[in-house]
Amino acid sequence: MVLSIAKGSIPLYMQIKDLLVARVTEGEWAPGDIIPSEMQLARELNVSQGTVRKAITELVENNVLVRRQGRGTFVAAHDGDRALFHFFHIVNDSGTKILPESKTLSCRRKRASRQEVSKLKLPYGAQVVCIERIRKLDDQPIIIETIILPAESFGDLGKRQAGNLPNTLYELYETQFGITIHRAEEQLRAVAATDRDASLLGLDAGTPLLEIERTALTLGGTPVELRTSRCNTSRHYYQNTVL
Amino acid sequence: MVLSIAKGSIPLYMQIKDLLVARVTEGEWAPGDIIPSEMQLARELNVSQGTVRKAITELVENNVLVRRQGRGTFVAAHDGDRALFHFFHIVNDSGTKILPESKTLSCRRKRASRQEVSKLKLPYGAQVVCIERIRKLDDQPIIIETIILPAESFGDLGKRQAGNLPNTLYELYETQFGITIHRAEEQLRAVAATDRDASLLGLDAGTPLLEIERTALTLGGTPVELRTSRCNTSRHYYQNTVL
DNA sequence: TAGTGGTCTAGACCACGAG
DNA sequence: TCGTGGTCTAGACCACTAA
Repeated sequence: MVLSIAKGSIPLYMQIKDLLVARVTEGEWAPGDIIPSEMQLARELNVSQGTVRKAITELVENNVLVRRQGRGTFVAAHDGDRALFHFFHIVNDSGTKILPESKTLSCRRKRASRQEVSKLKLPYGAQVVCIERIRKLDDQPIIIETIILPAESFGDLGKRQAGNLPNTLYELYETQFGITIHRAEEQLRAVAATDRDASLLGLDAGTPLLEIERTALTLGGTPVELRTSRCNTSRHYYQNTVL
Repeated sequence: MVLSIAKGSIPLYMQIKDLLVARVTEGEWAPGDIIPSEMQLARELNVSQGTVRKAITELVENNVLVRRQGRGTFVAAHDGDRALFHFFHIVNDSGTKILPESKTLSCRRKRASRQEVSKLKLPYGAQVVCIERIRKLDDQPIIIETIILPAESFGDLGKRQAGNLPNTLYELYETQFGITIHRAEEQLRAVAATDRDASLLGLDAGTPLLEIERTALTLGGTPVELRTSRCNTSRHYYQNTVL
C-alpha cells in the first residue's frame, strides 16, 4: 500500500486508518495483539507521528484499537466488560446491569431458512448452526435466545453436541474461530409469548414479551450472527442511551 | 476563569472544554450562534490553536458544537434532522425512517405524581405540564405519547389550550423556552394495551405494545422531559445500533 | 532508565464560503 | 481576497509502565 498526498486526495490519516483496519481484518494483527508504536508506524509510512496519532485516535473511538499509556496500542478484544457494556442492554428494575447465566438448550446444524440466507448473505441451501439457550437474571429465567451462525465459518460447532456453551459467545467466536464482532443492529418489537416461550419462562401464553432481533457484523461489515431474544420485561427493561 | 497548567493538573484542553460548555449552558452562546474562531479563542485564552482545536473537536463529537468549513463553529441546534436521526427510533418494516405526524389530544397542567417528582427532581407538590398526543406513521395511528414537563420552566404552556403542538417538540423547547435537550435515557418494555390504548390505536385490548419511557436531559444533566410512548409494533420496530 | 502514549506548541499549506 | 476550519509537520516535555 502506497500513501498518496496528491492535491484533493483522501487525507493521509484516513488512508492510514484504512491501512490499519485492513491489517486487523486480514488477521495480520489479532485481537489483543500490540501494534507497532506511533513512532515506528510514522517512520514506516513516512509521515509524522501526529498523523499516525490522528488515525489511531479515530480507531480507538471506533472500538477497533485500545491505547494503554506507557505500554502501547492494542487491537480491541472481547472481554466480559465489552459484552456487558456494549452488547447487553437488559437491566433490572433497580437499574443494575449484570450478565445473565446461560443454559444451552440445543446446538445443532440445519439448512438456513430463506430469511436467514438473506440476512446472513449466504448462498441458497447453506448450512447454519442453530443454538437455543435460556438466560437467567436474579435467578429467574428471563430471556430465551435463538442464535443462527453460518456453519462454514464456525468449524465443527454444532456437529457434536457440545454441552453448555460459555456465557459470552463473542469471546468464543473470537478466540476459537477468529471472528470478531464489531457492531450490531437491533430491531425491537413487542410480541405475545408462544406456548413454548410461556412454559420456558414460567408465564402465561400471550404475555407480552420484548423481542430483540440482532444482526451482528464484523469490522468488515459481514453479518455473522443472527440472534433473537425474547425477554420477560415485567421486572427488567432494555436500557438505551440516546446521544 | 483562569486556566492552570500546573504539573499533574487537568489538561488545558479539558479546562477549555468545560469553559466552552459553561458558556453554552449559561446562555452566553445560544443554539445556532456562531462562536469565536479557533484563533480568537486561542489568543483570548493564551493557548495554541491546536489546544482549542482539540477541545472543540471533542465537543463536536459530543453534539454540543457543529463545525462548518470556511464559515465557523456553531452551537448545535435542534432541527428536523437531529430529531429524526438521534431522537426517533421507530422504523417501518421496509426499514425506512420517517417522522410521524402528531395530533395533540390534550395539553394541560396538573400536580406532579410522586414518580414524576422523583424523576424530574422537582419539589414536592410542583406543577407539571401534561401533553398527550397520538402519532401516525404511514397514515396509521401507531404511537400514543404522554409527555410530562416541569411547568416552572415552560412559561404558559398548558395554561391555555394551545391547539395542535408542533411535531418536533425539542425545537419548540429550544426556540420558545431556551431549553436544549442534549441526551436521553430510554427504558423499553413490552406491555399489554389498555382499553384506552386499544381504542386509540384501533387494536384489541391486551395486544402487546412496545413501551418506551424516556427521560430527556439538558447539557448540564438536568432532567426536563418525561415521555412515555406506547407503540404498535406489528408493522414497525424500534431500531438501535450497537457499537 | 528506556520506551510508550498524552499534552502542548508553532507554523505551514489546503479547501471552502462569503463578500 | 480574506478568514474560517482541515490537514500535516517537527519537536518539546509530561505521565505511565516495564525491565
